[in-house]
Amino acid sequence: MEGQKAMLAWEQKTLQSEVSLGLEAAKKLQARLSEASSPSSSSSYPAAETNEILMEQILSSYDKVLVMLNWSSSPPVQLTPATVAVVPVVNSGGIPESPASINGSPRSEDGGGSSESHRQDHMFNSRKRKMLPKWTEKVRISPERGLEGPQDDVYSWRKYGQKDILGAKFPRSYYRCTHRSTQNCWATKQVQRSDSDPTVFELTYRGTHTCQQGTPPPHPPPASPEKRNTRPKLTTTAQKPNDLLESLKTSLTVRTEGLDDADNVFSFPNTPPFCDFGTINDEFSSPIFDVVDWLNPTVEIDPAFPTFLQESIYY
DNA sequence: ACGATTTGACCATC
DNA sequence: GATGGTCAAATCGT
Repeated sequence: MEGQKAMLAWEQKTLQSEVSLGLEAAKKLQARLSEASSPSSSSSYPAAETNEILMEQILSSYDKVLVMLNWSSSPPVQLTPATVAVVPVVNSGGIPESPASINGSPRSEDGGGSSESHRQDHMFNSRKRKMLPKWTEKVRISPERGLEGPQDDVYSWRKYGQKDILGAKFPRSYYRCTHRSTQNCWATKQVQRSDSDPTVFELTYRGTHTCQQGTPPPHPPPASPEKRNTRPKLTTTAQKPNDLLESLKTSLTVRTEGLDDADNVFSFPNTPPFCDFGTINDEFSSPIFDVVDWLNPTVEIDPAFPTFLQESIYY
């Protein structure tokens, strides 16, 4: 099977990149901590938060590696408890299933087929879906520094539902891989804005991508535009920072209605928070993490604005 | 015209 | 029966 080979290569690549990401973050954190302990250096650090973010990055990377290992080998490895921001959760079944085998009977976007087989198919798939690896990440949107947290989501997602969740102030949005029908990719994701901290979004991933949509190397070499991001809508957003800022400045207008709830109020700065575009350039080309529009309190949200953030703003 | 999003309805699970 | 997850028709945006 060619697909399986591809998947193995993909897995290996992902593992490598996750491990090196984690390692990198760990080194940075180590440097920070050692510097911080010396009294002379006062505050060359942005904030304590940054350590937190680095920590999240480390944990996220290693946890994902563990999940992947779990998932391609048996018996499953016992994961560390979820006491941290990035919480990998192995589904209760804990049955590893190789990505290649996840692809069951294709059900191309349910074009309406006969209900009998349709139902059975549905049940089959939902049962199968439960077996998929699952983990959560937290991402904070900070006016000062943009998006913080594990930022490795470069996949394109398509929203397929939204639901009010009991006890939660904000609705949960459901996304699945855009390439579900074309590449039989069953990765899904849930986005839930945190009650306690509206600037934090909980991303729950289920299943990993089996599609070939520009598997994200940690530091991707410049690729052809359409290869870099499979989502046409967004390639237009991923332009040079200055151009981007300019276009945003001119095109964004006020939109504050509906933000009456105190919890919904973001303290946007008057100046663009994205000072370091160089670091986010490629990694933020995802529909979800492309928060380059998070620039101004008066944003008339661009269509390319990450969908889950777009919606959440209005709540 | 086509792909993405919205949203009410449906289904499974607890 | 309540809740979370998904479907799919309608709608929207390009």
